[in-house]
Amino acid sequence: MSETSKTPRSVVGREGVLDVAARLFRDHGYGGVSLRKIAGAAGIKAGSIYYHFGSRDEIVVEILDAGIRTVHESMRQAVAALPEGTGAETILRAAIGAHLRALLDASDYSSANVRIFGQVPQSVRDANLPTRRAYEAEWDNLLSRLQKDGALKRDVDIRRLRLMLIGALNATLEWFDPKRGSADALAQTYTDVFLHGILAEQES
Amino acid sequence: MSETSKTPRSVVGREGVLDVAARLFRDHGYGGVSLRKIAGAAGIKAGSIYYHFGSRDEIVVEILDAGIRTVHESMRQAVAALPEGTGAETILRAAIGAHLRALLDASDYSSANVRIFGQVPQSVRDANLPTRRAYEAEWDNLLSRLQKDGALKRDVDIRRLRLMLIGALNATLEWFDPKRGSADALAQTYTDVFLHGILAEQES
DNA sequence: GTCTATATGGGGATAGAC
DNA sequence: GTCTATCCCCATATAGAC
Repeated sequence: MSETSKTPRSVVGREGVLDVAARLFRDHGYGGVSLRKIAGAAGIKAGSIYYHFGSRDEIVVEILDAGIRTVHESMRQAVAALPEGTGAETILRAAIGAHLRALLDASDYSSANVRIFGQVPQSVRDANLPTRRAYEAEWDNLLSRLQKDGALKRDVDIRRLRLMLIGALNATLEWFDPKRGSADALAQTYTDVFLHGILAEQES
Repeated sequence: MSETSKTPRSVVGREGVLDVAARLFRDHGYGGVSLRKIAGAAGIKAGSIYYHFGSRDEIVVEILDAGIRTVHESMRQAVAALPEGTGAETILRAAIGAHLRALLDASDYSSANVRIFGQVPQSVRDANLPTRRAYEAEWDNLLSRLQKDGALKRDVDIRRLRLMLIGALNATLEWFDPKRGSADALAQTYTDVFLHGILAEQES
């Protein structure tokens, strides 16, 4: 190692600040986290933050972007890993499971995103928009393809379906408790409901 | 009229303050609304608020409670108005429709509740809990009854089903746009998906 | 019931030492 | 790369006049 072995006594550096900030924003919301609190959790002083970032909202935008990218990548890979000719039900199960696991298990960034997006000022929302749009397009492409193949009912608007689906999945963050069941089990239940409904039998 | 005809130049009084506060909280979130802004929108000065309320959070608690009560009452009446022996599908359609209309069309209080509940301090959340629990129990009772009658699949946990359902309905607040379709139409689509799923045909 | 004035505290951000 | 010190603004809340 050409570098001297450094054992950072604090969680310093740009990345460390982002990590603790993501967790704090997820736990306490946009308005509940000050630069002083972020600095305190990272083991530095508030003024030092400005060496790494130009403003508080610059931190927030980076966290929002990283959160979406994490879920997007997770979902994209889960679907891409399936063999050719996989059925619609299996594809949707993979996509929903990946989204939910990334949100509930894997990443402080993705959960922070869902938690605070509705609380941030318009300028921050706008900065996050391109990244969001890309993920939304991924879902729209998937759902359109399945609908064109005849796997999905024809009378559902794709955009509305995507909004309903992602909205429902993200809402689980508010009540999901790992002590009551895994994210995987929840994904199973959710997929069952969305694909087949909750009625016991069909009506004419 | 024994009272002199008063044409309040400002939206004053306890109720007026609550009305404008509910709208502001819905539009800008918990952290985005100060007493000065509430007072400004109501046409009075910030200090005057304390004649009606003991603190900012006291206003918030009242708005949260009123929001739940509105949706609860709307849903309860919609179900109670159905004749004896109504089928499960019609009952659920009425309940979901009532919840969604109250949330999206009718009340600034109910939308404010959904919007800011996740942002308020724990003490405020606790104060709102009993009212929430009562509405949750209303849904659990309805769903349990339908499941016992054999109308719903047996393998779904009622609590989880209720969390998924209400969470999904409330999530529509983030993207619903009346210019793209009525709350009624959205309720139709949502009920269809939840009751029957989105797959075009059953798999063995 | 609403006003003005003010106490008190915390926030984001900047400057310059180390 | 982090510190200390500080500027300036805005927040909640209180006190007392009208």
